[in-house]
Amino acid sequence: MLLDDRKKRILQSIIDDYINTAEPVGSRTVARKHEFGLSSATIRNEMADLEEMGYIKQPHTSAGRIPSDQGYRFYVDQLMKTSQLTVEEMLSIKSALDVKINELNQLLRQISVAMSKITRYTSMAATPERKNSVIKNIQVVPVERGRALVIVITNSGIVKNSLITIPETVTPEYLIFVNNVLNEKLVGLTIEQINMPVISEIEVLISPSQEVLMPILNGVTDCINQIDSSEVYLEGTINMLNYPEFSDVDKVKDFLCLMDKKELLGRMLNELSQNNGSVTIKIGEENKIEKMKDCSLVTTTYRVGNIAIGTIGVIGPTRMDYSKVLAAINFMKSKIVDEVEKFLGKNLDHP
Amino acid sequence: MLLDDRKKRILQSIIDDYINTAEPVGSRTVARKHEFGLSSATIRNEMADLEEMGYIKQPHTSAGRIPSDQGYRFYVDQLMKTSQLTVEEMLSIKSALDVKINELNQLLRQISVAMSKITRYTSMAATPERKNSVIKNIQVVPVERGRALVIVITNSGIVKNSLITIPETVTPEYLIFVNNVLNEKLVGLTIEQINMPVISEIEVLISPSQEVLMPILNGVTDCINQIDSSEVYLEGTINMLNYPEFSDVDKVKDFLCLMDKKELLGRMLNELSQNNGSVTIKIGEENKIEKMKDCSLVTTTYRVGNIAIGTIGVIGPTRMDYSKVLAAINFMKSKIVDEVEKFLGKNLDHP
DNA sequence: TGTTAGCACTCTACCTCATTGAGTGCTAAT
DNA sequence: ATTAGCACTCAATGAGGTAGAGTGCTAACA
Repeated sequence: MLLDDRKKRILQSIIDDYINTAEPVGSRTVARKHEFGLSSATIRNEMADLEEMGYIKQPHTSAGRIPSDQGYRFYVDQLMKTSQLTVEEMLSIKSALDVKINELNQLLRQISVAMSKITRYTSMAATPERKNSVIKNIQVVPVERGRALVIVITNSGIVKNSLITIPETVTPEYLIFVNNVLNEKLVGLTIEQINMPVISEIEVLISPSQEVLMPILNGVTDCINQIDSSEVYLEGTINMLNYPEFSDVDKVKDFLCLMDKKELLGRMLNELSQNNGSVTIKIGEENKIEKMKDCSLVTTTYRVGNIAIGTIGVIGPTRMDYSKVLAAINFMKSKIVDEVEKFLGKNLDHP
Repeated sequence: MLLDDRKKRILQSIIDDYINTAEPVGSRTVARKHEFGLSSATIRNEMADLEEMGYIKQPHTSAGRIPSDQGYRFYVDQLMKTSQLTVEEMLSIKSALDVKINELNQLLRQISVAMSKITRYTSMAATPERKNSVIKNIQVVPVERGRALVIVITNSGIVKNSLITIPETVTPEYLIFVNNVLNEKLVGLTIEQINMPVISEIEVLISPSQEVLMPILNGVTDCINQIDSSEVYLEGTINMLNYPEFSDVDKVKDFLCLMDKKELLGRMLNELSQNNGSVTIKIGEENKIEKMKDCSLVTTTYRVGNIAIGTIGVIGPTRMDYSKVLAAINFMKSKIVDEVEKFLGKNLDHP
């Protein structure tokens, strides 16, 4: 049986109502609140059909209906009206991003903060794998006798450093020499392209003093590892405590334990990350993680030009206000471009 | 009335028991579990005295007694036996610290992680105000046409950087000149000592090109602000959910909201920070923050030589295992020295 | 004088039972 | 096809009743 227009409207009423109130919706409520010009009995018949088709269900016999995962799916795909953020919400996002950003990851973190504030759900963000980052500059700087700093800078403006210990006999001039060799050999490579043959080449050029080269190479790999390692930010976990879905301490505990598993979340986000800028919605059981079957997750990956900012996800009860979350995610996209350009300086990566 | 020896032992029994079970302790339990050779009736009389003196109280008439804040205070000051960590716990701390540390703040974070794991309470850590950090080295490194990196390194091994935009006309040689001036004028100063007169002096030396100097000075102040800004780390908040004190969702919400106020926590920790390495215990109402009146906070400030690592605090229900927390905090202190020396390189700050 | 057995008393936690009300499904009339 | 009407179901609420833990007090005892 296909959903005729009336059934669709009734289903939409039920879901809209349930998203607002978190209470099972009865036939009388639907008849009253939304002016179908139909009696509750008629609505009741339609609701029975909708239930049979799997779009809604009853918590128990004498309760109203609540949407099933399938119901939400249909709602999200076909019924939902796109909504607009209020002016205040837009300003809130703008001001949240209006802080000096020293690092690209910090921007992602700010996005996450703003997102949890606007949606009132929990927001998570994962930095992308930076294997495609191109090394733009390497510096080996003497700090004092026996200590030096290795600095690696990438095209996406990431700066990482590593403090190393070198023999006290090394002269600044020698460090400059090493510096030049490193730049000559490594600049322009993605960090994925740095492998043994490349390293060997460098070793040959600086061959005499293994004792100097080792710590420096270690410093470089340390920096590269830092660049490549994915971080996960989490904001607004306590927002969830305001929803009746989490009025039970065990539920809260389960949720918070899940949110504590940063690696798991990071992997999940990276799996869901799309390259085409689209938004992915996973509703309830559609999530792979068992403990998330009462939650929905809306994710998208932000990128500006060829710079990946990261993947952001909003997690809330399945009863979440999908429309608003989508509005927030899309509005955010339009705001990010400015910030990235401000950070990188125009044309840095559009040569 | 002073506490005679028997009263002390009974009080200790009650508190020990309550710390373990979280259940009000009755006279019979005290008589049975701890072999005083006294009947429950006698214990009952003593308990009535202890209650009158304010060390214990009854939740309601037909319940046993639970310690009051005053009771805990007496326990902590006079009754508590010092305990030792188990071998597993010690190993756990060691392995938690056994990760490559790139920054001093990262060590503090690891300490906090280990502390929450061992105590099973919530651990917070605040980085100290670094106003006394001495600038050891400043580098201005060209990255590409029109972009440069300002790097500031302190005696405590903190490295901060700031990416800046400079006129494309600036030559590398000129940057080296600026670099030398900055080092000459700023190295050896604490960040507190950097003020307008010093800045002016630099301005005079590099006077011709304001356009170059401004972004560089901004970069330097940006780094200094990063160094000086206090960060707060929080670990193991979900541990609290395992205690019956937090079986109520509202309590959980209150607690988590409090833990979300990082600035507040940071200020609190810094206020409690002692320079002499002693441990401060704040029990229940002794805490200034209203919402913490059901919690106790144990804090100490770690420093190695003249390097401040930070202030760490363990927060738990007033019924916390004070003895264990103290043992963990003290054991940690002994382990930190190694890590700091490993990080800074021996003698870096003991010239 | 300190200790203890005994007892009446108090109060929470828990169980059971009845009531209420929201909502349903079905049937018969329109 | 729609709807009024009605019997039915079930969670939520609240009232009583009971059990058990623990107390304070008293009187007897060493």
